[in-house]
Amino acid sequence: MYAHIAFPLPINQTFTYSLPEEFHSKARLGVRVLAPFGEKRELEGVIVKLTDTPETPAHVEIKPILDCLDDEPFFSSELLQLTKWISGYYLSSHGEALKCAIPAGVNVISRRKVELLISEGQNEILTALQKKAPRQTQILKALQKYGAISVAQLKKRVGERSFYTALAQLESKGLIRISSELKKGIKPKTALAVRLAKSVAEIQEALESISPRATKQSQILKILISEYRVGNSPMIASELTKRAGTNLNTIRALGKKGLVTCESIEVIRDPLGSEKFDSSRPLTPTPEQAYALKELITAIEQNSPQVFLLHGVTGSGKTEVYMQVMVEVLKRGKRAIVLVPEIALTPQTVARFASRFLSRITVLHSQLSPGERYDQWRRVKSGEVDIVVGPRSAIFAPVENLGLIVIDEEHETTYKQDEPPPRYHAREVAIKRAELANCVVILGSATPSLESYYKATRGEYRLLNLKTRVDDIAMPPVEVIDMRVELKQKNNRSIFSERLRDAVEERLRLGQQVILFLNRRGFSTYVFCRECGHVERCEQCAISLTYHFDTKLMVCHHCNRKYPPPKECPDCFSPYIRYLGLGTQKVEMEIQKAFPAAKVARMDTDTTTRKGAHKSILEAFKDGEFDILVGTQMIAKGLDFPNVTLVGVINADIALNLPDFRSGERAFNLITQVAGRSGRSILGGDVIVQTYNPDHYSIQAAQEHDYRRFYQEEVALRKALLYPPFSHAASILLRGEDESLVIQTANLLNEQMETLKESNFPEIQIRGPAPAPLAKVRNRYRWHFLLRCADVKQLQELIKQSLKTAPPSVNRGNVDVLANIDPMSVL
DNA sequence: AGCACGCCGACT
DNA sequence: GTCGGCGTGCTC
Repeated sequence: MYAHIAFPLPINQTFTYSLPEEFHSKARLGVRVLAPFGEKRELEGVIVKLTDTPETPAHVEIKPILDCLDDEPFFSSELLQLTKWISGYYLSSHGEALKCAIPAGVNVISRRKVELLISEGQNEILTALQKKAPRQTQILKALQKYGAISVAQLKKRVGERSFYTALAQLESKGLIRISSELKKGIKPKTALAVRLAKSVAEIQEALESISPRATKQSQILKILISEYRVGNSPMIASELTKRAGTNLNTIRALGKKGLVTCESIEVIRDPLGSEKFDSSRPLTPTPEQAYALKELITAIEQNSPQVFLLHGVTGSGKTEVYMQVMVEVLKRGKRAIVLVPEIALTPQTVARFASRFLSRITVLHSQLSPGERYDQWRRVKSGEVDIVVGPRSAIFAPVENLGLIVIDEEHETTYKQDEPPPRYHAREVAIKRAELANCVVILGSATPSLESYYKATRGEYRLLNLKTRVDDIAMPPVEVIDMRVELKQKNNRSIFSERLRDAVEERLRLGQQVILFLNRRGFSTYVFCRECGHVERCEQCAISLTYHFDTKLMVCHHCNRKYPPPKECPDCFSPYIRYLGLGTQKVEMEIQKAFPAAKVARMDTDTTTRKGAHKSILEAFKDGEFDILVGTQMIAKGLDFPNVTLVGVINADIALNLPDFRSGERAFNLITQVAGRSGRSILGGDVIVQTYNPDHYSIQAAQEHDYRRFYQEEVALRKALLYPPFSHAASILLRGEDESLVIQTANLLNEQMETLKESNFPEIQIRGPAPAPLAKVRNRYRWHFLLRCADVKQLQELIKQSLKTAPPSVNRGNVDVLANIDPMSVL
């Protein structure tokens, strides 16, 4: 028997190993194995194929696998197929896709240990080596000092440079030994459990003969008898000793007498903490909800892999629909996965689901330790839970008999994974999984992505509308402040309009709270007219142009076309045409300056990287320790502060003018989200949005809470320029420390792609190479391409073929090449 | 990826 | 001989 193994390497290829007799019964598809790889590596991989013959070219030597890591397949055939699909679609290896479906905490960590082999005459050898090979001496000295340590640790101690060469030389001289040792990942948590060793009658008999001085022993036996259940289920020893007010010795003594038996059992670490939830009752559905429910239940009964888009404003009761559908799913003996954006995995959401489904649910928060994650994974795998709630990675939960997948806030960009490949979108993976499992998908959003809404209008998805809010509260009014007027008529050059300043002061006077949004990302300085709001855009790509101070030119970050900046506004001929790149430091200073008496809290990635900082700032704000909370979009979600009666967006234009074809959609989502969050209490709430583009459809539609209007304007634009959903996009990012090398590689790749395009893929549009909008990140220069094509397969094929010499994300001469299919952002 | 191998110029 | 810095190629 031969096993074909996929390893978590960036090479899309399986490797064939022979299976020693002892593994024949365990080795099945989806089982993880340990295998020798190369000369000194042992890797964990997954069996993706089993054959009777090796099927390899004659010259390759076939090694046996070292170990099977699972007794039962870790991956079901459904998940094997799903990960395979991901690797094909998103251009990763199958192994990488499999790796990202393994929860943190279950990996076997392979480690190599180094030990010194010489004990006598060490110093002589050292002095002899000292002059000739200082590096080797250094390593020996380190080993003398630290004893036997792992290779990785040793490398850290003595530094990386030519480390392995030196180490290999030492080994060949017989001065050191390098051996493999395995360290298992986290194990299930166990506890000592006790049960009666004999029948109750026999124990009662034994109680009589127990020494009257052994009160604790008889007490324990009495507790065990009183707790005796059918099947003689064991009790946790620590609980037992606590109740009897004694310690383990008592139990051991009983064990010696043969009255109780002890064993180690697995205990589950509780992901919901010690909190207890009251079970909540379903609410009576509104007519709209009832209709949606009826449609959904019909589809579930048909086992059809149908996708529904549930479009409902905030407060329209989407969550209630999810939960009631889930009840129907459970009734039919099926299970569900609910994906929520990471930010929504807050105790409130958790509580909401947990209170309805109690013990049949698990929530995979980001705060779970690897051990807890592993426990929950096992609970799911064993069929103990029916509902899994989690972030994008929860789409890989080992749920069998899947009846429903819910994706809440379907438009959220966090569903797209960017950094470790595969760069998958959980929504697309969910739809694929539903196809494999024949189950229903619900995409829920107040502001659906253009892609999803477009598919819904075309009948590919079923559209379900929730137009009214459950409590019938009107959406809060959004006031749009025209910053052009502020400048022209009031000569107000500050970042605050008079209206916003007055409104903030009023709230401060009333002891109420204010949230101010400022979109960070001052990196892109766009050129705009302060009198009429006109923004300079690329003729070809329609994205806003970025002004470069060094060359004094405006550059399109999609196609790299350069334009001289105009002396006056081409629309209104005003000379007040300026470059806008808002320094955020300055904004914060201005806020303090404008409201010196106010206590201002700031929340952004800088202040929240510390673990728990996010929560504590929000809590402090909720407790009234601050008057004004300033932050980026990250505070737009999941806020529910009753004392906040004013939300201000300081400059909506920054979102609107990011050099990205989705900027209009981003701005609309931001304002809508902000508006939906304000005025949730009886105090009411105002939303003030400042902009130089009050006529922009994104802002106007958001002001009117009119998704349809936004959609129609945006979709027309996308159609005219062949952006998604009228095409699939793919970006290729090149990055490296040497910019000329990056550009050189980009040009090389461009030639390769152009040739391929001409011969095989004439429909593909290639934009670039152009400097990426974030042209330099962590000392690495970034250039990118944007490709578009109606047919994704052609995009994938072109990229695969052009990167053949350097596969995706492989370091090629100090330049990383990263391909991203359906990117959410091209910054 | 991670590692070997080979080649080079530089230094001792 | 050794060191360090590359590019190249392979892993069943």
